[in-house]
Amino acid sequence: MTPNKILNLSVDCVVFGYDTNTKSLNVLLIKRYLESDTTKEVLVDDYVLTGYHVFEDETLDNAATRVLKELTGLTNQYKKQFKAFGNPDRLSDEKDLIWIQNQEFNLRTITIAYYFLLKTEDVDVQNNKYKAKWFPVRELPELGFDHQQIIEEAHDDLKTKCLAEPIIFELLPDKFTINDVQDLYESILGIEIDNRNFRRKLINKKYIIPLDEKQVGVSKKPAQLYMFSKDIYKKMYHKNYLINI
Amino acid sequence: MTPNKILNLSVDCVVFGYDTNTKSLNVLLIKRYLESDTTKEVLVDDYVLTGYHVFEDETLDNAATRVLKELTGLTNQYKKQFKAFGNPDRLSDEKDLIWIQNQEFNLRTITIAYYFLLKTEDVDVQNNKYKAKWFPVRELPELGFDHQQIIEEAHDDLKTKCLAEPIIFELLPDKFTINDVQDLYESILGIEIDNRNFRRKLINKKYIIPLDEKQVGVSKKPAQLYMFSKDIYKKMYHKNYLINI
DNA sequence: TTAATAAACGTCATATTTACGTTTGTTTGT
DNA sequence: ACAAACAAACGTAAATATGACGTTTATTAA
Repeated sequence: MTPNKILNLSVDCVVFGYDTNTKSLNVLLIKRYLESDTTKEVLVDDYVLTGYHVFEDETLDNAATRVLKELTGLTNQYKKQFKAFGNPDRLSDEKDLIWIQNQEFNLRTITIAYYFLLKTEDVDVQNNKYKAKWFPVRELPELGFDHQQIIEEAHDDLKTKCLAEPIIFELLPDKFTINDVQDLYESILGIEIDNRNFRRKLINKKYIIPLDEKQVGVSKKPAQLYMFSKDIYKKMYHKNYLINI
Repeated sequence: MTPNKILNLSVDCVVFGYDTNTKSLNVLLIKRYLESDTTKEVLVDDYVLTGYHVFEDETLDNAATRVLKELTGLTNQYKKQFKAFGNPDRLSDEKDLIWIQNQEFNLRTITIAYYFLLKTEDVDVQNNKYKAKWFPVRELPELGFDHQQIIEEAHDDLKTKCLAEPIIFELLPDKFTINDVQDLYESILGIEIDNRNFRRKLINKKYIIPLDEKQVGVSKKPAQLYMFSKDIYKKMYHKNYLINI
C-alpha cells in the first residue's frame, strides 16, 4: 500500500516589477542552487523563480505570501494564483529520488504558480540574501525546470487581465504621468499605442485624478502627475459586461 | 522524517452544460457517496462535483480529461484549468485519517479544478452510472466539501472569459440562432441584453455565418440559423487589445 | 381571416475610436 | 536674451459602435 511516488507541494512566484525610468517590465529571478549532501554549491548555470514547499498547515495563498516576503521583504502586494503545474516529468532534471526509512521514493512536485505585481524600486536587490536579480520580461536568461513556461503563462494572464481590470496601477508609483501608464501598457502588451488617443481616454476616466503636482528633475516640459482612485473605480459600473469577441 | 501529513492530489471538474431549449446553464453533479469498510452506502445527503485522484504518471490535464470521459463518455470538450484549491482544512468533513503500516497519517487533499463546456443534451443522464444530474447554476442543491465555492469561482472565470473570447459557442449546437446566443449570454452573466442591439452586433461579425437553413418544428416564425467559424475568427485581429477598464 | 407572437429590420442621438495636426511649456545651447 | 529642441498637452474630423427605442414581417393557432 505504500506509494512509491511521494507528492511534494510547492508554490512558485513570478514577481513582476515595473521600472518607470527604464520603462521595463521585469521578472525577479534567483540563481539556481542545489544542495548536495555536504555543501551548498552551484551545480547549474541558470536562473529560477523563487518558490518553496508549502507547509503542512499553511494555505496556498499564505505560502505564496511567505515566499514573497522572504525574497523581497514585501507584504500586501497584488497577488494572483494563475495556474498549477504538475506534470509528472516537470522536474525531470532535478534529483527526484528520496529515501525514507530505507525505502526509495520518487518525488513528484506540484507547484501552484502565483504572480505578484510591484515596483522594481521597492526591492533592494543590492543586499538581497538570494542575490535576486531583475530581468526584462523579453530578455530572460536561461531558466531551470519549466520556469520559462510558467513565466510565459503568467505574462499571458497578465496581458489579459490588464485589459479588463486596473491592475496596471499596482505596477506604478502612487503618482504617475499619463505617459507612464502608456509605457507600461506597451511594455506588457508588446504593442504601440497612439499617445494622443490614449491620453484622452485615460484622462476622461473619473478615477484618474490629476494632482496639484508636476514631475520634477526632468529636462523637458514636466508632465502632470495623476493618481488612481480605487474607491471611485469600485463605485462605478463594474463589472462592465462589454462583449468584446 | 516520515511526514505525518500525506498529500493527496486530485482534479475536480465543473461540467457546465447549456440547454438551448430550457435556456438553462447547468452544472453536472453526482450524489456524494462515502465508502465505509464493508459496503458502499450513502452517508450524506448532498451533491458533489466529479473528481478523482491523479494517477502517478498522469498529467493534470489528462486526469481531468479522464474524469470527464468516465462521467460523460465525452472527449474533446473545451477544458480550462482555473484554480487550485488546497487549504489544509478544505476536506474537514471527510474522514481524513489513513493508516499505512501501522502509522497514522493525516490526509491533505489538493485539488486542481477544471471546468468543461458542453451541451446538456450530449450527456445521457438517464443511463449514467454515477446517476449524474444537471442542476441550473442558480439553483444548486446542497453541496459537499468546498464544492459550492469551486463552482462559484468557475462561474466567475467563465463570466470573464466569455466576454473576451468566443467560448460561448462551445456551449451551443453547431447551428444556432442569434437569440440562442443572447439567451446563453444572459444565462451566464445574469443580465438582460437588448435583443435588437445584440442581434446587430453579432450579425456584423464576419465569423458568424448565416446558413441556408431555418429552425424547424417551432410554432412561431422560424429563426435563421448561423454557425461560428473558428477559422475566420482566428484570422482576425485577435488579440484585440481593447483596454476596457 | 385574424390574432398572437417571435423574428428581423430600422432610426436617431450619443459616445467612442482612429488617425492625424497643432500648440504649449520647459530646458539647453549660443 | 533668444532660439532650437523636444516632450507634454490640446484639438479636429471622419468612421464606427452603442444605447434606447419603434416598426415590419413571417409564421402558427384560433
